[in-house]
Amino acid sequence: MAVPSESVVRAWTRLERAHRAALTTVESRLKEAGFPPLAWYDVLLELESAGERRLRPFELQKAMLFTQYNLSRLIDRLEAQGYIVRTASEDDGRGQMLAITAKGRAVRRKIWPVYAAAIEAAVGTHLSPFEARTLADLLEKLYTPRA
Amino acid sequence: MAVPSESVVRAWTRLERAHRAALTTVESRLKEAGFPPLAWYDVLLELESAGERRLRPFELQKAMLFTQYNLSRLIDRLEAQGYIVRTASEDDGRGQMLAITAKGRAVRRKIWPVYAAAIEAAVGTHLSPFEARTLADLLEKLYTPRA
DNA sequence: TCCATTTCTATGCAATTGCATCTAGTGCGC
DNA sequence: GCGCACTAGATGCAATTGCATAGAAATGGA
Repeated sequence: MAVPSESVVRAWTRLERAHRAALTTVESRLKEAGFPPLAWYDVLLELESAGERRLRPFELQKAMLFTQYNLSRLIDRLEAQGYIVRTASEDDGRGQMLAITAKGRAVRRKIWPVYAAAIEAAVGTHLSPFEARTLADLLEKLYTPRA
Repeated sequence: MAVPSESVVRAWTRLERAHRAALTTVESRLKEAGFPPLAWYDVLLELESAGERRLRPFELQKAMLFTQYNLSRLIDRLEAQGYIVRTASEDDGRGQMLAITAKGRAVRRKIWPVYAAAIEAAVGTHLSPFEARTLADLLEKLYTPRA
């Protein structure tokens, strides 16, 4: 039961605050523009990046750190909107394969400018280029197994 | 509509991932130990730190970046458990003053060891002392108005 | 092969969150 | 001291999340 140092506690507290602040900015800009929540974009992007190689839900889950049940329902909603399609997996009877549709690609592309501007407002304007790189590097360490 | 640099986008993406990873660790450890969610602790700590000077809900809201309606209900729950008390504000007929109770202080104290260990696991073990300080400094910039 | 265990995904139900709006007070300009 | 915009906080209702568990298929032994 190791005790965290003062600066570790500060880092954690500020991670919460910073995340909440940035997320609020991003979500509210998306909403203002009439777009769905951020998570929709993230899934669409992930599927689009995967290209030909379709993804399984559990792969998405691992990559994006979503909970299983939330992802399951998010997929429902995305499918209901026609942004993605589910097809049964051939080699695993339990599973399914996910693919983005043309409609999904189109909406992702339309969202990007608004999302990009929000990211710039929430993060970019607060940091120098060097700071942004440093921050990205440090944050990565938090969710990758330590050496 | 400024476009964010590549590293700003990466910083944002990793902020999401890192936050989700750390939060999951922390919340699940609290739950395992039979404690209420993190937000409860945060409010109790804030009220305890305020000491004599009682806080108004809107002050908490600003400090912790909660939404108004969520905080309102969180206060309901904390009061229902007897961890805090609401009293009408003397100088503002609309408002109220919040104070932590002895019971609230006791539970906060009991939670801390578990919470501390979770912070160490989620953050401390991934960073050197220097990295932790750097991360804390950079994150702070994200929610303070830029110079 | 058979059984036990694990993996993958879905879902009923309760709790929480988000949204819009409401009430009550405050404070300012006139 | 009136009217009006604004602030503090609560709340009904819908959507989402969390939790526990189900069910179905794969996997790994004995």
